[in-house]
Amino acid sequence: MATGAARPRRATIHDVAAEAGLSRGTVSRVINAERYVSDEARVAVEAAIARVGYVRNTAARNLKTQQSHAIGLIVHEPHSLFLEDPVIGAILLGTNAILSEADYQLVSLVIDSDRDSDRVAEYLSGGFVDGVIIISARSGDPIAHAVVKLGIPAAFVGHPPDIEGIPFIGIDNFAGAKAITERLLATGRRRVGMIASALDRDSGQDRLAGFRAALGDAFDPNLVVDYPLYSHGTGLSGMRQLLSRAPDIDGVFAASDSIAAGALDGLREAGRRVPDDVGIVGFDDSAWALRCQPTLSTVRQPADALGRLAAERVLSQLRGEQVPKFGTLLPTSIVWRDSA
Amino acid sequence: MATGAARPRRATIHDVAAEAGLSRGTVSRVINAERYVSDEARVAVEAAIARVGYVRNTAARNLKTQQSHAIGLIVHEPHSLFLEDPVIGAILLGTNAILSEADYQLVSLVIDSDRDSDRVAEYLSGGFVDGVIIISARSGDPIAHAVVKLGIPAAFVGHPPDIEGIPFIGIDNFAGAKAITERLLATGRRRVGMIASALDRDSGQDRLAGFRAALGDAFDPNLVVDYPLYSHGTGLSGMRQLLSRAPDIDGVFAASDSIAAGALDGLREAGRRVPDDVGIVGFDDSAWALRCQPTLSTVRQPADALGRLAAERVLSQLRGEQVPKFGTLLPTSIVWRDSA
DNA sequence: TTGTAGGCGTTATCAA
DNA sequence: TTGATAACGCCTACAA
Repeated sequence: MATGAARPRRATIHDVAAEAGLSRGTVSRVINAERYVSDEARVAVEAAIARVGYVRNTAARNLKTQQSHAIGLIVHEPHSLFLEDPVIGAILLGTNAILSEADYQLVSLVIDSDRDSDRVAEYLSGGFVDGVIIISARSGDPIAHAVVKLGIPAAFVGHPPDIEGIPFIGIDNFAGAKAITERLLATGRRRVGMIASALDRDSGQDRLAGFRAALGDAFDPNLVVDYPLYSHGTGLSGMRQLLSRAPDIDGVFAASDSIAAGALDGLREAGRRVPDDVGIVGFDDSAWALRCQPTLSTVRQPADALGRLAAERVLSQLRGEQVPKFGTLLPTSIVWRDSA
Repeated sequence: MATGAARPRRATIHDVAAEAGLSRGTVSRVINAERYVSDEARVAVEAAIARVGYVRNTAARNLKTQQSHAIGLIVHEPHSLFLEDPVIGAILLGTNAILSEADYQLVSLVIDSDRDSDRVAEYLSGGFVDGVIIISARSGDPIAHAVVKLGIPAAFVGHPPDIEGIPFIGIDNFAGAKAITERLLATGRRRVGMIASALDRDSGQDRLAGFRAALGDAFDPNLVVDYPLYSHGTGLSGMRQLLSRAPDIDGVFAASDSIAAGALDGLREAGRRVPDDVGIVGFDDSAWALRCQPTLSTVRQPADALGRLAAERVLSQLRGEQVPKFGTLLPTSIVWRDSA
């Protein structure tokens, strides 16, 4: 046993076979729900399993089948994302739900440094996992490339910038941005601006495009500012800039909740009331949304579904099925709170 | 291999032995850093390993040694904690660091429902993990009791309310609360109150005791309010109550950052400036701390160390060493920002 | 110090 | 439909 404290020996197929008065082969067939087992035998085996308290030995099975029955979930940037973003947690939960149904173990691999990155790459090539789900891969990601090279069944959550041939699951940033902007306009706002961000990424571009589509002819490029980072600081600076350009602004779409939180502070320092003077909406429905004062109206990502679908994509590949080598975009929903 | 896409067969000890011109036994001894291996043999084996790209087959090793070389990290309440509390993430990182050094795989087991709880209990009894780290166990926790019953090497992070015989690693809530209150007093505050919480738990009691100790004779029970939950709502209500009891209050120790955030909003609605009129400090150094306006002065938990130590406790037990059956309290530190 | 060989618990192939 | 029997890759006495 694993430790000095003597735990009782676990029952094996051998014990079950003896108990049921059948062969190990038959027991194995029952356990794996194979065909060619008589009902009689099945019942006897199931009873025996219950009596001796049999639990399958994973190591032996893995050794024999040459599979690990484990799927790796690779998460980057723990400090900024894993630790704070509820979206990641929800993805993890969704993934876990699907995988455990299918009798697969989820192994979370956190990448926190270059050393981790190397170690994980080695881990993957060691056959410790049968498949991989990668969250928030970035351009030039070494792990993503290692996965492609090794040919491990994989799926991305979020659109990887420069990888081909691996399915990904993302959200419809365009539709989400368009929908919430329309909702904001429906509250009667006349001068609506946007604090855009990360225009070098799909998510940033698509959110801006959605905003523009919602405004149609009323779109005014002068009311759009953009910054590289989805951050509180971006929101603060962006709001100041917007206010100086258009003091009569009465609505703002922030490209993320963190930006919206910053914008809220910008509005506060300018003495504007939210939502009375200015309505503001965000994107992500992240931890910020509920902590802001007032709470944020925003776009919710179906994070749980993102995780579930990614897991299903990997499992499909494991079954040898064809999976779309392109992406799947999931719809978002609007959460309307107090900020607009 | 795991999938249809044919990946090359992995090299085994057999291949390495052939390549090095030695026996499998010797190769195994080199791999496991055992004694009685000549330098000559070691060098030859290491070269052969590199040449054939050998990676140890975990399943075979686990089968032979009857160990899983995996440690479970059990986290409860994902929605309220795992997903939002950076402390949990840091604990995870610390645990992972120690475990991977010792060649153990960390398996995160998230408990999200009663069904999960049963499944995890079964998982544990299945020998899938050699040891367990349990975060934030609560009174009557079924998993905690299952662990005790199974006799699996384990460690708690945080003080479990009603479990004996398992080491735990916690923080010194008393000292942390005392220190930050003293710091608050040192800024010249004269009327300092506290919004206490969770007085049915050690953490809540100890934080209140620390506050009281710091004030000494100046302690005024009238300036302490308490609520059951560590939450934003608690902070808002608590601050209102404190303001009505003592309009001249100029300092507040909130029992958690979330409470401090609520108190900040309470102060804002009353037109008090922070830190000019009232200084406020929190506890945890959680995600709230940096998102508040102004940012929070608070008590930081050594979350990383918490995780590392818990991992070490479990590894010690695995080695058959005696570990303290009682708790270890780690010191906290103060992070001074803008709210006081 | 090195080599040999048995067996860990499964699954899968082949006969029966 | 069932039973016997090889592996899977590794560790570890024990023998040399």
